[in-house]
Amino acid sequence: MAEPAKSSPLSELRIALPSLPLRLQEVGRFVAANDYDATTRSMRDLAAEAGADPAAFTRLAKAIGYSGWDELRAALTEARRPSQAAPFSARAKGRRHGPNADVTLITDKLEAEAAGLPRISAHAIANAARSLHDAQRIWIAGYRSCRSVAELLNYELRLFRPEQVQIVGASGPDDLDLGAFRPGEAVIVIGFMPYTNASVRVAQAAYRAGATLIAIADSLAAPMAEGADHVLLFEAASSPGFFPSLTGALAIAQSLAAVTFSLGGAAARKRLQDTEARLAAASTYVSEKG
Amino acid sequence: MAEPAKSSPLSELRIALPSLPLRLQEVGRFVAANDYDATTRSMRDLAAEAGADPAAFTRLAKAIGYSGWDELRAALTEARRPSQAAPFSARAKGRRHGPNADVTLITDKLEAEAAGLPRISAHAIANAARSLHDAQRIWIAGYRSCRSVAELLNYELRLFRPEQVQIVGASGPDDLDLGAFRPGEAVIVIGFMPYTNASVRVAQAAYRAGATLIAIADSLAAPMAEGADHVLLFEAASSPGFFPSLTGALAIAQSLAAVTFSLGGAAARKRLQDTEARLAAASTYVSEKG
DNA sequence: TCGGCCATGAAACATTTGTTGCATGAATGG
DNA sequence: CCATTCATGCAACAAATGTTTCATGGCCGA
Repeated sequence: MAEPAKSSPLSELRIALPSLPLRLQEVGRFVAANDYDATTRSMRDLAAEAGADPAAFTRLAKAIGYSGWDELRAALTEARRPSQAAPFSARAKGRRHGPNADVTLITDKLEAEAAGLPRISAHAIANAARSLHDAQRIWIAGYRSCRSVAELLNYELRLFRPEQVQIVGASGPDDLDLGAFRPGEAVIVIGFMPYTNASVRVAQAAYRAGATLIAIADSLAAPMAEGADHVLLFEAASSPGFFPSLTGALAIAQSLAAVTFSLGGAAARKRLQDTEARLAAASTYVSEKG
Repeated sequence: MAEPAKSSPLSELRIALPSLPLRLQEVGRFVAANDYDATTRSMRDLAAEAGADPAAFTRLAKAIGYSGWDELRAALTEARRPSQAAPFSARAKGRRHGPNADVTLITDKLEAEAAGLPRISAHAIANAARSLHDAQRIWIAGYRSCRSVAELLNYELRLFRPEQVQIVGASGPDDLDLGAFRPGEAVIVIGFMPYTNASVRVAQAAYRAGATLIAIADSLAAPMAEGADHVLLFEAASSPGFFPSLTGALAIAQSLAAVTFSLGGAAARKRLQDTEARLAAASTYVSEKG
């Protein structure tokens, strides 16, 4: 008899289900319907909730070809494991060559990035913006590719809070600024894997100084997220391609600036108007010929 | 220090981490980085993999306010429970005013930006990338908020073509570089309304010099698009808020770099590897082992 | 109706789990 | 410099886990 493809333990279970004793069917259906609990809670616990005997779970596992409940649960656990690899990497690898390969690459990239944006937590950004609003001074740090995000944030915030915002290391070696952090100030650190040592140092200095630390990172486990008061997550690896995507980080930065401006109220608006007037007077912009 | 929101056990862990003993920090990071295994495998098992004492896990849990490892794991398990699907639910919910107006602002902004990304023309980017691939030298210009996009592009392109890419004005006043443009070279100008005079001057200089001009702009009528060989459009004003959005421009820049790299083939890959090896040797990055 | 079979629940089992007491060694403060 | 605290690994502990055994009861064929 041909073994059905062992695609997932859940499907094996489903296939074997009809040929099982009545009680084991019950238990089997319970497992299928609560597979998350099956992987996390204990056998006895499940038995109590399912109103069945603990032994039934062991028997169920053996009935569908496992050595015991432990092995079945291990299989379920592995099946449930969050995508360890980027789901797009396969697509990127298998992408066909030819004149349209590049177009496909771009489209995939843009799609993935567009899908990632709504996953950003608006609440976390709003809370972080409140911290920025209260901060007496705002430091911004980002290295290598994240430098671009840091500079945009610096630019936008300085439009309405010019003398309270600055990039770490803007006026000398970074190390000089690290000692300048004070409680009541906010430090924003942007980074993703692989993390630069410099960014981690900034985060640690901010923490030690008692300043409010805001991390814009790709993971809660990021070094600069340790001890951070706010962590704003984006998906750097979500898009296919060779470099991680900064689109999410940039979107966060822009939202952060927008909300902080919004919180600033009339005062912020006035500062922004002043700045614009000054730029116009210096004829920075092309005059509108319409 | 103000008590931050105890949203998830991972956040509590992250916040408490820096104030913990050294060994506890180690296991704490391990838990944060492997939270799925933390919920499914046994404490001793984790200890073996983390190379730590099993007791450290119990102590870690107690150190951050739990009665023991069991309780911490239960919290992690609940936080991971899939039932809370629907990051989109926030979008569907009716928008309230008041303290949550900021959240509304952010979600609207992100939605609009996500919607704008797929409108970018992949073909135009692919064609522009081919021009970049053929160019003997690449100049990049962006001013004010567009400076951040310019620098990202500069950074990514230099990863695999270090001595052929540079920002206009990087080594002196912009005007000096304007005279250096040559046929066979490419000049990328990034800008949106209101357009800065400097960016328009760069575009005009590139045109007069016979260099390939690539404009990343918000409109075909943009001054830097006049005479451009390639115009890559993004929607700067598509999102609500006070500042125009650069997300689209950044996405274009990243795609441009990715495709150019792709066209570079084996040679580009080798250069990138060299660069990465050099960075690793300089221990720029935090070592991966946790 | 009887006898074998199997499903089923309860209890006993060995193992593994999370926890805690203790000794050691390093760091800290007077 | 010593006294003290504290972090840390080891080992023993009690509790909980998954498994197995056993007795029971229902089912079907002879």
